[in-house]
Amino acid sequence: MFSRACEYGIKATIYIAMQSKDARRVSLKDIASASNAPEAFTAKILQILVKANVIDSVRGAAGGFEIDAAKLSTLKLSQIVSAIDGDEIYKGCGLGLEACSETQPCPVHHKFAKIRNDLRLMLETTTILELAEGTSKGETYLKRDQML
Amino acid sequence: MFSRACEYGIKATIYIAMQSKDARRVSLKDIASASNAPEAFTAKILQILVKANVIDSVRGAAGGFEIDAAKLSTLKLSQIVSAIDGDEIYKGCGLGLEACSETQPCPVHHKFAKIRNDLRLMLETTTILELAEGTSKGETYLKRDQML
DNA sequence: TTTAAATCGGATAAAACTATCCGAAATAGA
DNA sequence: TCTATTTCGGATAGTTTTATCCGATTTAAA
Repeated sequence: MFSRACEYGIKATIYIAMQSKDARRVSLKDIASASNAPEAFTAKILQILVKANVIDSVRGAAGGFEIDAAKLSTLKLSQIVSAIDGDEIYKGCGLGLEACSETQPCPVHHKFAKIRNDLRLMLETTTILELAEGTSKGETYLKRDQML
Repeated sequence: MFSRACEYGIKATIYIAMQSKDARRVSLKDIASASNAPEAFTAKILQILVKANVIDSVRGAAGGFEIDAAKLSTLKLSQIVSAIDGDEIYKGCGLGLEACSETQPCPVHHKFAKIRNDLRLMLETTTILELAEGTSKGETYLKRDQML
């Protein structure tokens, strides 16, 4: 459904949120380890998210990544997805037609309409904070061996 | 949502179905042209669908592709998708976790459950025949300039 | 039997995505 | 000021996906 880059980006942002709500700044190394993702690739994705103003970064010793409180309280899953994968998944035609629309629909247009809209709604209403809290509580997991 | 190969595969199958319900066999060239897809790439995808027994092929002069009546009456969208893209889209974790499950869910597991299930249900109940009939009636379009 | 039309199959190229490496720049703290 | 730590940015591989090319095979019809 999402690119691997987007999956890493979502996991990374959730982990940063988990720490940021307790005012802890985290390093790339911690993020990659906590989300079981390759470090160098994760670094690239974090840069995208910093530029998209989804997360914040501090350079230098004792630097790292964080999400400021104001942002954290409103940050939605959709912001990460569209920063990394774009909004093709919401808005694009199921068969990739350029001109697909209500008045000139592709064969699967109406079949997909509800699903795409549900997906869009879910992404736009789900907050990173609620996902982070679920993981903090031990209800959900960012990687397999978190249980061990 | 789907790979480009899968999009081409769906469009191609719908076009073949449109002709097969009137007992017309169609060539690769016609299929690629009607679905506005690259011919050589479409050929590869048609081979996958033939091997998966989704469509039928006849070699030699006056050959081409078709879907036999029995198959056409039961063929579902899901059969094309799983033949080309596999079933990752139904079964895979939204964050790509190997071990994601009801008892050990990833942070977005429950958020995705309904959407994924709706998608699966839609793909498994939508028939190629109904999509082909919509296009035959001029209600839906396989490519942009079909209107002209 | 020859020819033309068509699918089939393997090889290859091009593009996108995933991943790694390394030096530059910034910064806190000794 | 020096050093260690960290993000930033560009270059570069590796892998998968997308796409093309071309010869082999099959078959209907002349």
